[in-house]
Amino acid sequence: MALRHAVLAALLDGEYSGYQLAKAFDVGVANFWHALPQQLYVELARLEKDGLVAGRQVVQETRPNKRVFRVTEAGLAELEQFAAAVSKPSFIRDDLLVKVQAADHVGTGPVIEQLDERAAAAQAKIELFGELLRQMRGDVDEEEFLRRGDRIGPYLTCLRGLAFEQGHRDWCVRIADVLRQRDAQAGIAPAQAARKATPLPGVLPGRAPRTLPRQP
Amino acid sequence: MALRHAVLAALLDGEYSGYQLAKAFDVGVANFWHALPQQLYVELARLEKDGLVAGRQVVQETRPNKRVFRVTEAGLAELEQFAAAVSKPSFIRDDLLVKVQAADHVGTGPVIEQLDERAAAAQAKIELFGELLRQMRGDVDEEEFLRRGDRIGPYLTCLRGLAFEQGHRDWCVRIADVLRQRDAQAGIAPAQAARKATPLPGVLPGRAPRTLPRQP
DNA sequence: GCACCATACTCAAGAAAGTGACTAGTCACA
DNA sequence: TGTGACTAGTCACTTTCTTGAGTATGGTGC
Repeated sequence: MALRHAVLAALLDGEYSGYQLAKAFDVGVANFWHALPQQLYVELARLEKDGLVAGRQVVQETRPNKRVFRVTEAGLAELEQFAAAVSKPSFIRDDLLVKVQAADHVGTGPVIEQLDERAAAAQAKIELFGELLRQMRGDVDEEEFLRRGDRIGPYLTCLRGLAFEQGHRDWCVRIADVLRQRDAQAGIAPAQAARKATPLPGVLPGRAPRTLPRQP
Repeated sequence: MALRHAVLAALLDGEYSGYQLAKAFDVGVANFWHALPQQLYVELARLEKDGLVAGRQVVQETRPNKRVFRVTEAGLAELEQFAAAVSKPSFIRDDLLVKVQAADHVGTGPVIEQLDERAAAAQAKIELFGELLRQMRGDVDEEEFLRRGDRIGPYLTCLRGLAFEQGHRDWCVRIADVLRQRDAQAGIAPAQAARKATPLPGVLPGRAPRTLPRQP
């Protein structure tokens, strides 16, 4: 269970409120873990109860008062232990990829539209992450920063986020193009009916036989 | 809820047993959705009950009998509807990235080791996906296959899987190197104590002030 | 003959995540 | 004054996922 560890890791840079954490873990910006606000508040309460974080109230003037949290020594020890344990493998669960998997059998108009939207969202993240990276390293050259910076963890995960979004944008753009071209060809020739053939039986003409991958 | 849709999409190529699906959705090979065997069997039963897939028993001689499933017209309609609906945004939840986020504060030995292992696993997937892509397109050139192939959905998602693993391998290799070099420098100079400083208070010397990203 | 592996599948329970609300205070604007 | 946005947080319930088992058949190797 790594939400607790993700929260601890995010708190390593100082003191943050639940609301600030919620913004950091928002789906639009999170690059190492995503979590919803209610999850975060519940987790903070648990972490505090377990002594892994310490909270204090901050009285504010024009905003509601807030509680901020920092990692304790016990929290640090927990992270140390987590870091030394075996990591779970990562994997993808993505609606849009399911739709692309089914693209030969469904109307591609909405899928293409969603690919375009996803590419645009990825582009926005790319720009955001680029700016965050600049803020983190300041005037320092990246290689120098990675060699000598005091705190590079967030920079490294941001690099992964950036690379992920770049790959994703490129794929979306390419696949939208592929599908658009196929649609254009289908408009020219009545290949559309053949393409929407019932999936029975499995082996379609002209196609290499589908073999499910053997387990590595 | 996309597990049902992921299963429907995977069944579009013919008839498959629960066991075959389980292999396709295994964490080591799945590139659009991951699911565990028990999930898949339960989902197949539900889908069958709902009329979205049809099952039949296959009597085998040297292996246990099995049930295989195919998508029905109602299942196809369900996929059509799903494809036209709004997709949920995708995001990452990765233990190893949490560990990298915390890398400045924990022992990096195990993290580096895990990065190396992840890079090797990614490399294996890259080779596997490369081979799968070759099998799918046969002797046809990729561009030609994408233009004219009868069933390209699995090819397109495999392309995403490949790109993802390539980016991930490259990142792992690079970050392991960065951390190794920092450790080597730390071995020379007693910067290690400073690097393990308590995270209180937030602003560490020489580092640009950390600002959590504003919501886009 | 037993252990292991592959094929083929099932069950129970708990943990984690998601959905869909909700509360309260302050500020800006029409 | 009402509305919307932002800050700051909470609750109840449902759904999904994970954990940790388990069953059965047949083949192979020691």
